[in-house]
Amino acid sequence: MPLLPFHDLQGQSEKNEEVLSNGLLSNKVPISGWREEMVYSCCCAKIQRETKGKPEMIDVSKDTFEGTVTGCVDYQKLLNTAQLNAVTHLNGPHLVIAGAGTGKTRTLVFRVAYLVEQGVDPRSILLLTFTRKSAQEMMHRASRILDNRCSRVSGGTFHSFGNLILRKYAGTIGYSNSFTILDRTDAEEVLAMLRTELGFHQAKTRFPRKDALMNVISRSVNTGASLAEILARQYPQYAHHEDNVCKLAEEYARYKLNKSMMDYDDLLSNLKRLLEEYESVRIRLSNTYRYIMVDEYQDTNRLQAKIVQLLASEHRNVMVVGDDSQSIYSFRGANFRNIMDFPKLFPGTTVTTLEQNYRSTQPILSLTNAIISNAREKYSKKLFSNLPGRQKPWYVRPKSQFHQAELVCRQVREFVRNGTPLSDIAVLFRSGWHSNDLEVELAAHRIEFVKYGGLKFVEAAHVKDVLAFLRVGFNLKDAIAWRRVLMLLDGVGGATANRIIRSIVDNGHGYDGLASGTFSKKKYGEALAGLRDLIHRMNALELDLKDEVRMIMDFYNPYFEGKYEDFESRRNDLASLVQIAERYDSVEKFLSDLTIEPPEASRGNFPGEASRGDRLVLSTIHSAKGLEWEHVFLIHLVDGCLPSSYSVFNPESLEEERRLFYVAATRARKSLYLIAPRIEGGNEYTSYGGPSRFLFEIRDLEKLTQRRSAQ
DNA sequence: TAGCGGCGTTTTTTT
DNA sequence: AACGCCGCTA
Repeated sequence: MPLLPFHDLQGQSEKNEEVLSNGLLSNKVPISGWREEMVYSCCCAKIQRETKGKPEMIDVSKDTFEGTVTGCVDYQKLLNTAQLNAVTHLNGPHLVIAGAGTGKTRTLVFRVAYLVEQGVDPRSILLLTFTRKSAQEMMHRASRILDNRCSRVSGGTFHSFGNLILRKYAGTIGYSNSFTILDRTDAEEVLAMLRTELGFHQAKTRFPRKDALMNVISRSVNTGASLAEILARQYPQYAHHEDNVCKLAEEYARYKLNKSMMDYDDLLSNLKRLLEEYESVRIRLSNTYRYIMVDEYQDTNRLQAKIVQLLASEHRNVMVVGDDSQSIYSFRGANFRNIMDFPKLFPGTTVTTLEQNYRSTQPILSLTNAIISNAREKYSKKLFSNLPGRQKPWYVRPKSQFHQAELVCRQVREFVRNGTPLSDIAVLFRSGWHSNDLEVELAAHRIEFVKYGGLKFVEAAHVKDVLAFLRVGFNLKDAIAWRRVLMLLDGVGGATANRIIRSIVDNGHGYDGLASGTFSKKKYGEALAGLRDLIHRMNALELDLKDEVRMIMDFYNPYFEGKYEDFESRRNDLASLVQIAERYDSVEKFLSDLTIEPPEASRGNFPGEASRGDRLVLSTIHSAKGLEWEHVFLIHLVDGCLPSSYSVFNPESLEEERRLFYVAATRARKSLYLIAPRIEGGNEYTSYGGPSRFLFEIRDLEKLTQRRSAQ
C-alpha cells in the first residue's frame, strides 16, 4: 500500500475530538493500545512488551525508553538536558543546532510524542523532512514511544506538501488540478523546445544550453534573486543574452500554465503564491497546521523559508532543526546561512545546541572534527563522545581502482565473518558512477548490495516511456509526454510530433486529433489510430491502474524491443514498475509519487520488497544524509572526485565539497576507511591522481589515522 | 524537409 | 547511458 504522507484535516475531525483554536483537543480520547497493558523490561536494545497476552520483543535501541505502566514517557531519563529543552518546548519559534550524531532525529521524534501527549491533535503537527522515508520513520518511532496516534502526524517533503495542497487549490491560482509534474529532464526539454521556437538557438553568439537555462531559472525561483543577477554571477559568459533569457523564462511559465504542467519549483512557488495572495487560504492552512517542524533546515532555501513563515503566520509555532556544517545542497539554492537567519525571520526565537555525539567513537570524532575545523566559515560547536572504542580511522592508498574494489570486498567479508549484518556496512562516494568498478567486483564475490543515488530507475528511458502513456491519458495537454510517446512510432520524429500535438492540444481536437485525416494516410496513420484506441480504452472504463499499465505494456512492447538492444535486462525495471503500480489506485498519486519521491534505490535493484534483504549499502554521499552505519568505506577520496573537479575553481563550492567529506565521515559508528586509490587516466582538467586535498590539509592526519597497506 | 543511424564525448549532487 | 553532431536517404 502506498503510504500517503499527509492526512488531510478538512472535514475529517473525528467524533468526540474537537480541535480547539489552539490546536489542542477538547476531549482526550482514551487510547486503546498496548501501552496500558505492557509489561516492560528494559535493557539497552530490546524491550519486551505484551500485547493481549502475547509477548513480543521489539528493538528500541534507537529510542530506548522506560515507561511506567500507567504514566507518561519519562523524558528526563531518556534525554540529555539540551534535548529535553528542545523536546519540551511548546509554543513559539525554536531553533535547534544539532551536530552530526547528536540525536537530532531522536529529538524530533520525542517532541512529536511530547506534543501528542500534551493533547495536540497529531494531524495538526506538520513534519517537513528531506525525504518521505525519514518522515515515515520518525512517525513510526514516535508511535513506538507513545502510541499510534503519532502515525497520524502530517509529514513529508516540501514538494509533496506543495503537491497535496495544490491539487486542492489549483483552481484558485488559475491552474487545472489535473496538472502533471515535470521532472528535471522534462523541464529542460520544454526549455529546449521553446528556445528553438523563439529562434534563440541561432543567435550570433552561443545561447545557453538547456541545463544552464534550467539552473538559472530554478535558482532565481528558489533564492528570489533576479535572472540578471544570477546570470552575472554564475554565467557571466551569457550575460549579454539577459533579455532573451528573461523572455524565455516568461514563455516557459506561460507554457506550463497553459499546458497544466508544473516543475519541481512550481510546487513550491505556487504554494507560496497561494499563501501570499489568498489570505483566507493562508489562515485556514495555518490554523490546520498548528505545530510545524522542519528537519535538515540547513538545506532549505529562501523560498522554503518563506513558505514556513506563511504557514506559521497564525501561531508562530515553528521548530527547525539542522546543522550548518552539513549543508550540501547549495545547487538547489540552499544556503547554510539560512539557518542562522532563522531568528531574524522569527523574532523571539529560542535556541538549543546539541553537542554530545552518540554515534561515533572518539577517534572517529577527532578526525571529523579535524576535517570540519578547516572550513572557512562555521558556527562553532565542539562535538564530544563518550562511546568506547579506540580504533582510529584507516587511511589506505590502493594501487588502482581495482585494488580499491578488492580491498573493500575482502574487508566486507571479514566484517560479515565477525557477525556484522551486510546492511550495517556502507560504501560512500561522491558521484553515482564512482562505484561502477566496485559493483562488478561485488558481483564476482557474490556480495549482494543495494545502491542509492545515481541514476534512478524512474529516470531510465524505458520507464519514462511507459509513464508518458499514463501522463497523456491523465493530462491531454502534456506535450512533453506526447512527444515521447509519438516519437516511438516509426516515421515520427520531432517535427511530425509537434504537428500532431498541435492538432490535439491547440486545435482542440483532443485525443481524436490522432485520427485526423492529414495523418491517417501517412505510414504512421495506423499506429496513431492504435494509440488513440489505447488511450480511449484506458480512460473509458473504470479500470484499475494495474490494468491500464498492462494495456500500455502490450502496446509498448514491440516498440520497446525495437528501441533497445538490451531490452531483456531492461524488462526487469518494467516488471518493478508494474509491481509498484499494484500498490496504487489513482493515476495521479502514482505519477506524482514517482516524480516527486521516486523509490530511492537505483536502476537494477528491485525497488520495494526485494530491497529489504540483508545487503551491503552503496550510496552517494548526498543520499547517505541522515543515515549511519557500523562500518563505512569512503572510496575515491581523490582530488577531482572529492572535491569534484567542477568545484575546484570556486571557493564556495569547494567549501561545500569539504562539508560533503564531513557528512560522509560522520556516518560511521565504529570503523571508518578512507580510501584514495591511484587513478590513471586523469587529464589536466580533472587533475585526478593525488589523494584529496582535504586529506592533506588535516594537520595531524598521521596521528588521527592509521596507515594500512592495500594488500 | 524530416527521419534516422552512427560516432565520439561526457557523466556532480536531487526534489 | 545519453547527448550532440554529421551525413545519408526518402
